[in-house]
Amino acid sequence: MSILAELKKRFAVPLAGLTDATDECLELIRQSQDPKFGDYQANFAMPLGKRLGRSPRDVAETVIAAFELGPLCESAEVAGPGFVNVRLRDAWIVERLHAAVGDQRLGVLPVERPRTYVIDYSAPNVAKPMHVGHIRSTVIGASLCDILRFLGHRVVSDNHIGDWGTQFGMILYGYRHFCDATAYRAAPVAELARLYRLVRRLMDYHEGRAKLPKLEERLTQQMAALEAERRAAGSSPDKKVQKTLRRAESDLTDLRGEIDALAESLAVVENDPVLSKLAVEHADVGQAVLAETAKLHAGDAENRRLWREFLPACLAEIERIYDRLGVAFDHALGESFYQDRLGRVVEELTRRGIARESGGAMCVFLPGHDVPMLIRKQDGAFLYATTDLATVEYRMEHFRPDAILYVVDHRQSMHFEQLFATVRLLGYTDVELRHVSFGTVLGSDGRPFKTRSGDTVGLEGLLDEAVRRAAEIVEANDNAKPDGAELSDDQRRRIAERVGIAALKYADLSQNRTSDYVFSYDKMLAMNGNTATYMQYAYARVRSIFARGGVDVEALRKSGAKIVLATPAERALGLAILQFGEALELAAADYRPNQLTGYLFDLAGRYSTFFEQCPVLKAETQALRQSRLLLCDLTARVIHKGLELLGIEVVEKM
RNA sequence: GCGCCCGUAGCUCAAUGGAUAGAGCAGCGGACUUCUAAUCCGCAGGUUGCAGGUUCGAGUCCUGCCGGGCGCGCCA
Repeated sequence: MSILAELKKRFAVPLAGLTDATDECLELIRQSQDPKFGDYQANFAMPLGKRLGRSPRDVAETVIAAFELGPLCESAEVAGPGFVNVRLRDAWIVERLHAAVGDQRLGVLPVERPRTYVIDYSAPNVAKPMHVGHIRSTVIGASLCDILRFLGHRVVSDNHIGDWGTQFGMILYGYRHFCDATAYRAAPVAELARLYRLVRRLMDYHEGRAKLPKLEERLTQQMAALEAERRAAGSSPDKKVQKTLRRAESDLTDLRGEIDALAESLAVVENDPVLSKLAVEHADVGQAVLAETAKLHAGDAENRRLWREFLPACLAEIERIYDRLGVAFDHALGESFYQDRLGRVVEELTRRGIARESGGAMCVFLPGHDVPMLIRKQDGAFLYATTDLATVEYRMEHFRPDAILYVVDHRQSMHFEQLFATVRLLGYTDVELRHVSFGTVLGSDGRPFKTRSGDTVGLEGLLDEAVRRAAEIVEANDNAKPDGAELSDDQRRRIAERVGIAALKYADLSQNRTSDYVFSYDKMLAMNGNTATYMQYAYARVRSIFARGGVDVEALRKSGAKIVLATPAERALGLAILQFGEALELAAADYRPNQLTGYLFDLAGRYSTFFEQCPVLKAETQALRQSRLLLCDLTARVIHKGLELLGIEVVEKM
């Protein structure tokens, strides 16, 4: 049982005599924010005093009088307006630490009521190279799986791969018209990716050509409108009009920027002799791609054959990246898996009056939404939402989940609102449906992270660059060691791979997932601050004590040596070790891995303080040495496990 | 125009409605005959965008405004 749970149990007794809202009060017990207030604080006396018409301090005193300190608490005192500050007994902390020494789970008990979670994350499109946008979903999703699983829940991870969309129409078209047979035989995925990019480019070009005059027309209109408004406003417009004018000016600037960017990208194609020729020859590429996609969906034998030919190689390519990231899934049921269910979904929604025809399409109209959710297009094709509905039905039937988590970009929040509302209409009322949304990865300019030429950043290139930079740091550090370098080239390479990828993952996980964050190699690989590198370094330093001292860890754990909390640094470290489970519960409660990174950073900080102040191998007595080694070992194990649950590997030396 | 999200130290970010809003970077000042200085200790840095409201208590909840991002019927 966690310290918090233990305290709640004890506080429940005196509270039961005072109020019916015991649970509510117990929720107000938490770790103290400032150590000077003790270890834990209970904040229930203030609301309770209000409710009972008594002074909060009086209520707090009453509770404390009936509160059993037991072996757990050293003291419980009223402070300030009515806070109850609790200090734990050192002996009790020590006892729990001893229990953790012999426990694989480090004292973290599985939850009493396990739930079944389906977690939908990563979801790349095959045949389309993975890019920076996929990292957050993949990393956050994988971590949530591991955390929830470790807490004792049943977790079904499912990669909802995009293997049936327009991108296949694009590579089918590309394959028919532009395929380099030699290149395809040598490296099919690379050639397919090239075809995808080429067709994408041609489509963008023609879409841009069609769009440009419309934008220019809009610009003319807006300029005229602004001019008219200016005249109407006169020489001294009031505040509201000023604001409207400013906004219109800003819109105008944006529009000009959009037009310039578009014109520039069109010029790039037109100035390229090869591309411009292709663009002319393939003027109907957009239509043709949709036709290829439609043929695939309709069961055209040749397109199906090609799809089956392309798919394995594309999946293998994605798998290769997952291997490098250390990510795996229980299922990878892609969009294609649900194809034969889509007609039935639309039929059912129509039959039950949930969907109706509008403008030739089948739509679900929902309260609070101006636009409907489309489940079948005019031309009869199904959409994203249709597949998602079929997927929910399948998951409900096969996994019987208590919760389905979608780890997806926040830009899709409206889609999920509509999807979830529709699922409720279908009668699935007691499953938790949760869009675990996250923000955009930005470049240092505060704009979505792009390469200098404006392309999206490939995921693989991102990993390579992080590893390359990590290698430089590992080399420099090894060379600077007091006793000289100790790592072989091969060791350095392996460490750099782990350090680089860890940095990338941790940078993502340590951020509150809902906000956008600015991507920076320098920051993610920094040795100070809340980074993977710092955590891995802390781990390596602990482990090096054991290496240096020639300590047999297994023997130490079994030795029955006693832990002594001789200094504040040791006590603070010991207490933090026992709070691992509470950090995991916090991370699971709102699906926020940054609660765990924050905890680990705090733990590492306490270890650093301990490391500075408390000699381990040179401790004054043998008993103290053993005690401190045990604390070191526990710290290392918590960091190891914590990072593992974040999908991050440690290194013994760095 | 409508909807969702965001606004916290110079910068990048934390803070389950609780006490004096915390870290890291950058700045300043200390600590290496070292159990890894990739570190540690300290100083300075804030009207939490603005104005109201709810509450015993608001960065957090509500309303309005200002500023920014994203989305808004036949893509996913």
